[in-house]
Amino acid sequence: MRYWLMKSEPADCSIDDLATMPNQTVAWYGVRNYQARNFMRDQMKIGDLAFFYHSSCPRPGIAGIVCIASAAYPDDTQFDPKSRYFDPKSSQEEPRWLNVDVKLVEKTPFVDLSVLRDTEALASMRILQKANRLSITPVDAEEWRTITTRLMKPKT
DNA sequence: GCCAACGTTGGC
DNA sequence: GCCAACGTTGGC
Repeated sequence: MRYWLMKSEPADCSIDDLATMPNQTVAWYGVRNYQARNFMRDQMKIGDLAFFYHSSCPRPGIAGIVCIASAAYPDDTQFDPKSRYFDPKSSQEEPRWLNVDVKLVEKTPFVDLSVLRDTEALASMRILQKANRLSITPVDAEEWRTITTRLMKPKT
């Protein structure tokens, strides 16, 4: 099994929004980048774990943990002319964009981006590299362990 | 709102 | 297949 980091804009879907969804599950729609799509299509497996990351917001950082709850399937929003994610070049016959379902595992103590940056063991994390724009990135097991065991400890 | 970095598009 | 122009991302 693999680990991931998935970005969401909290104005769109925050960790608290996810918690109120039926079955605490949501389709990770709106990915319009081939590399991120291919991660979902080729490498994600049901049961993989991912950090739920808040981006493009006043306080960027990791807000919780989700698990991958489905295989990749066509993203409905690409067919909807009213959606901001509509893609006129896609078709039902040959869908261009996919999504997976993710399910909340837990809301964790918030780990600020600045804290991630200050953690030497995470220096090579994708999310911390300059101009990282991928909305889905792999996280290696060592990085996962550093974050969950060292940075998510509730303050005492 | 700025701007750097990167992906995509389309003319040639 | 090159590459300039353009759009988008996302932290600050």
